[in-house]
Amino acid sequence: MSQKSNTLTAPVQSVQRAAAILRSFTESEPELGVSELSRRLDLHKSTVSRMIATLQAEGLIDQNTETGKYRLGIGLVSLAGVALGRLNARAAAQPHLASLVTLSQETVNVTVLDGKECVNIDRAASPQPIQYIGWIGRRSPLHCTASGKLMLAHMTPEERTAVLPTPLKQYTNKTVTDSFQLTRQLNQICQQKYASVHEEYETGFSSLAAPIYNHQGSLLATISISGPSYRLSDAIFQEYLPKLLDTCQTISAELGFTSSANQTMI
Amino acid sequence: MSQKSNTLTAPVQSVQRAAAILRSFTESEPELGVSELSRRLDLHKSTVSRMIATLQAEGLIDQNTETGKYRLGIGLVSLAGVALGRLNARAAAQPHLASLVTLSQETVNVTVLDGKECVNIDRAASPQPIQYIGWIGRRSPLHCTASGKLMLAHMTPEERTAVLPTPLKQYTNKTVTDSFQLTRQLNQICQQKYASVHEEYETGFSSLAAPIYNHQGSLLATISISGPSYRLSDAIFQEYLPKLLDTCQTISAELGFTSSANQTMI
DNA sequence: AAACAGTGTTTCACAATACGCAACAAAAAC
DNA sequence: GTTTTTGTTGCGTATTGTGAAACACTGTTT
Repeated sequence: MSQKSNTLTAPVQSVQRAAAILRSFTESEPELGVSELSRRLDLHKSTVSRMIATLQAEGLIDQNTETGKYRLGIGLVSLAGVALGRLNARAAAQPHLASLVTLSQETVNVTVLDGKECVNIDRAASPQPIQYIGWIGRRSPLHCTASGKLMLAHMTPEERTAVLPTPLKQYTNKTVTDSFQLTRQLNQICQQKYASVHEEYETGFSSLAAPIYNHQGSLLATISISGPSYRLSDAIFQEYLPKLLDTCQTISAELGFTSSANQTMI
Repeated sequence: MSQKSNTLTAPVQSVQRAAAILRSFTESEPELGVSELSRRLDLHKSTVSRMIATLQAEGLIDQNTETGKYRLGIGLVSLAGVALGRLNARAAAQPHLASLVTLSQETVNVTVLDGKECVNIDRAASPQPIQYIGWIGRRSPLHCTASGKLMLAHMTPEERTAVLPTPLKQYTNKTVTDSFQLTRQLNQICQQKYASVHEEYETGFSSLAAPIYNHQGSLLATISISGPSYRLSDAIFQEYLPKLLDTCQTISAELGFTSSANQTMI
């Protein structure tokens, strides 16, 4: 759980830089040139050029032959496949996603905690036209999403302060930025064992999340139902909730979680 | 040392090694320790340890708290999400996959060429129990799969020899290992604009693949229908073929491919 | 045309950086 | 209990990666 005292050792600079280069490519800017990267990361062109040549040879970056710019390579997809393969929460959840979509007609996401964010590791898309929320690998903040709040609710106060930014970033006018108010909400989420959020991250979008536990009773992942707020009132959430909780319990049971085991929700 | 290798630009050794470490983790061995990696890659423990610490700090590797071993991190999933996002073939194909599953009741994969292999970039799973073929990111050889042969068929002879191994590796007793016979097959595939393979890669599995072209008429991706051979005879393939070809044409059209454009199949 | 402002790649001398060694804790095997 | 294997850390060395500048190239401007 808690990280051991690390990074006192000298990290490998070139690898850090290579990772920084990879992370520079985003959904909104999927293609970048050497000079552009050099400027952003404050590295010399020559350094970036060599680095990119290496990453390209390794298949982690490739070049758009039309524009000459660079972009992330398919090699990363293969690595991600391995990374996802070891997540048994994903495998266990997969077969149950479709029925949740059928029930709600909304997009269903499976999410895990990674560092200070939550990350989608699987999804089943809504059949409705307005539905584009989250792709696999997309990261979201913890303090203003249903999945994130559910994860926070399972943490100790120390862990919470370690992962939460100060101040809490305001994404919409409904985002909770007061830490005391957030704590109150988390306490409530502890008791009800699910979380719902309306428009705290993106205006017009709501979601409802429930927990998946492993055999030790610790939180492995969450499943959330997300969609446009006008379709997802609290009343509707109450309608979906039993099925969602039931599904999550089934999955947890498949992973060896026995509800008799003392679940430590702080 | 003093010799300047004129082959290519000097690569960054640490980054090469980091990539090698990442690539050491596979589906069959998703967790490895420092000493194990050290032995395989012929690097000193200390080097691997520092490297892993760095990769861990960057989120590309994380540690199983139970076993103490290391495994690929979720950060890779996020990078892969970006890598996949730029593949418009994937986005264009996605909405059409479900109907192909409905028709065939088999698993449908979208595949692109990367280096000397083809890689799955999307899939829709068969509802049937026996169906587990390929996950996103899985790599397959070119000379004994339907998608791979289709890609080879679109290459010049020079390109083919560049990507094909010598000798052609034999996976099953049906694998074509004679390069002349393979060339004959590829010529035929050129004409018919699709490829089918029975048990050349894995015994008991067959697949049928058709091409997706971009606006320039070059091959972007393939869509394949795959499943157990006892369900997938050539006769059945002929039944699925019109719909598959039609789907691929529709997707190609969405990507700006006009069938009037001279398609250069070698 | 020539001059210019962008690219990205390459050369080369320097020293910072990553490395190998070895000693270290710490757990696992015997 | 000992022995073996593990992963992390300090340190001196020189291998390795780096920055500055020059290079080649493309497209735009005068």
